Amino acid sequence: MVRSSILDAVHQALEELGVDHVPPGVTVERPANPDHGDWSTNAALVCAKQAKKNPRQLGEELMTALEEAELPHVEGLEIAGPGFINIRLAPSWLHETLREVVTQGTESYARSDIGAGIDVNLEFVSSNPTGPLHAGGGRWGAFGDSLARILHRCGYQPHKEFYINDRGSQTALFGLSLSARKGGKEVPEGGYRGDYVTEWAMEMPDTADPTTWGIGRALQEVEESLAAMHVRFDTWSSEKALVESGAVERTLEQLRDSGHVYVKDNATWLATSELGDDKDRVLIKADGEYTYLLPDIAYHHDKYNRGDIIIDILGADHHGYVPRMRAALIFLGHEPNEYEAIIGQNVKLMRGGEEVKLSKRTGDIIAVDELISELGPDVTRFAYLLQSIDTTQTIDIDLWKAQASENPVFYVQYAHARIHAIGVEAARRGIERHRLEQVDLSGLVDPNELAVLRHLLELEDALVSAARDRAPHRMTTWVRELAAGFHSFYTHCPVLRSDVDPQLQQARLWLVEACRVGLSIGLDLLGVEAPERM
RNA sequence: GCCCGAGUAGCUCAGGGGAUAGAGCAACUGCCUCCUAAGCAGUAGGUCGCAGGUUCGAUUCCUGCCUCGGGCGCCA
Repeated sequence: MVRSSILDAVHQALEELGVDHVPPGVTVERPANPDHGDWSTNAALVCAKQAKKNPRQLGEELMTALEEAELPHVEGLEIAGPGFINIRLAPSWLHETLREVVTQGTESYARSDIGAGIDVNLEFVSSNPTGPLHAGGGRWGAFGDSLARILHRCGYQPHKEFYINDRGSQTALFGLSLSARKGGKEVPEGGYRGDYVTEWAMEMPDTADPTTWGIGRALQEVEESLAAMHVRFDTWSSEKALVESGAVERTLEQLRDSGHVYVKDNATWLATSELGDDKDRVLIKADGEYTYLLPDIAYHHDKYNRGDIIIDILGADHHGYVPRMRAALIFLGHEPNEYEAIIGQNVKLMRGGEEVKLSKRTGDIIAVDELISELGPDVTRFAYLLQSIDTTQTIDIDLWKAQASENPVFYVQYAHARIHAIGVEAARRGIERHRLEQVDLSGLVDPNELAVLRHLLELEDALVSAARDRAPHRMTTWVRELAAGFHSFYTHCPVLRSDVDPQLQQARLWLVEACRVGLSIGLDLLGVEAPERM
């Protein structure tokens, strides 16, 4: 609000100075360095050429014009560096922020409508139902679920889906591995040899069909693991059901009608190389079986009925899959821009100073469950969301366990617990928070107090950037910074101490409440608990 | 060879067309007679992989190269 009013004033001033078409590069931003004021504009730099003046000179004139505009809260203007205009505001503008935060509260503060009316279909994890979810898959769970929360707060309607590959050669091999173990035999060549296969084989009833039973067993495991991390799906879509419904055959017909399907070497191919893929892809193998691709195309085809934007979150090992899917969707007449693939880099786990290899086939698995039971769900989830999805992540289990008392999750949660403790102590001392309208906030001028308010003001920007860039870790960063601000405030600005002026005490109580709102929103978007005591 | 991603402090990583590049961990110094020290304050630590280009301005964008990770199946 403040920003847009400043930007408007800048535009107006520029026009008065003869800049007819203000370039879009003119921005009003929060400078990284607090010495550079509360807001800063690059207008003089960007428009210097068009105005045929040097940036400093244009800056001077712009500054004069802005001074005459007498914007609310503006306390001082200065020109600095190559020609930035730095704008310093009176604390009163931040006091308005505080009122806004606590009035709107956890439900309403920092919501955006950039996604209003847009349905987003989000598919993630979709691990093969042939074993427990390994620690790598947990990353997509945490990421996808948090992204859904972020999108939701921005007005989008996210729909979370898990695609179950419950047919095909891998599941068959898994079934054979289960029966082999049940009979005390070695698993077949290329089969699944993890310890869990033997354990599950012992649970399996004699009458059960090993493949069907195994898939159900694995899915149950995966669902529980994800739920432990507060990750839940709206829809579990079965590949098998899709085939049985005839949807796959119908999709194949449509592809044929599109004229990009041909038969070669007894297999049925899709000419994806026409649209940038490295080579054409097989839809139906020479033995008559579908490849993974064909039902998956049918699945994506179907998903267009359920979303305006279709997002897949894939591991880096599947990135080559994207061009062929995109080609197929174009052949089916879909708008390719509505299909988006987010490629996540791998997770490496370290234990005892060595990397732990992750592979279901060899049996070297660190399941998400194991991570959760060792680190706890909050630490696990926060660790996953600490870094950009583009970064190959290394989680050192020993480190996160050993440093449990000093890790960033607790740092943030501790801030929330301290806030609650203030409330409890206030009640014990009989101190009540007065109604907001009756409280004078003008005493909030300490740099620590103002820093916290500035950060709260930036929540919406952080949220929108997290949504636009599909980058939940921006929220992790934001919430850590807010916690840092709160901890500084906490040590430097006592709230309940007897020597604090009652007016100031009231104002600080509301500031604390504003922090609580900010932390609750941030942690909720990450899917991490906000504990009341630690 | 081709296609993705990454190269920023000793380590793990944020950041990103702007003004003196940040955080946590590790190291070193201080701070608990009133709200939880799982905290705070400070010191030290950097040719933002290399070379060109675009720009008033590049660590950020573009190109090339180097290094590392991943992929290049009638597996999924």
